[in-house]
Amino acid sequence: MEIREVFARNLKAARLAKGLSQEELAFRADIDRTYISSLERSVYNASIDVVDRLAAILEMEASDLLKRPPEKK
Amino acid sequence: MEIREVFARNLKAARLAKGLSQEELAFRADIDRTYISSLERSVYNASIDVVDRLAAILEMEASDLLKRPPEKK
DNA sequence: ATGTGACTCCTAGTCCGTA
DNA sequence: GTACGGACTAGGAGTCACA
Repeated sequence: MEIREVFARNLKAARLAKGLSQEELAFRADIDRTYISSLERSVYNASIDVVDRLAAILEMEASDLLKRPPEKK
Repeated sequence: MEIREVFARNLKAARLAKGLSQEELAFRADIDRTYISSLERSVYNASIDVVDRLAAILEMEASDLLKRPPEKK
């Protein structure tokens, strides 16, 4: 599983857990709405500063957004 | 503290802990040698797939390379 | 409120060299 | 073995229109 998929899932999950829309998250992180959409669809390999900015809004560590789900074998 | 500095420190520490040179790490991760050097000097915001590839060689999670050091106030 | 294509712009990332 | 520079290419950053 590619890391950007891991990030995409974690981002979406964290966003929903906060009850935020893509629009609101985008607004608060000062990132374009459609770019958030792209990230959640695993279109890009985000750079670590974008990860960090989003993590800040979601009140978590950048490292948390990259955590892989427990092994599925 | 910028996330790329956090990454730079963690990367260097992990690399030295493994007893690898920048050259060897670069070779194994299939990344340019001079780019590793740049990353350890906080020149760039690496993309998450680079972080992930390096983490794989260093036998750790990508998220571990982005962990901020405990608060210093 | 979100997905997508078609853009432009800029930096991540490569490859050469030298010290 | 590492830092650093210059010149280059690939792909991420960011916007817009439309469904």
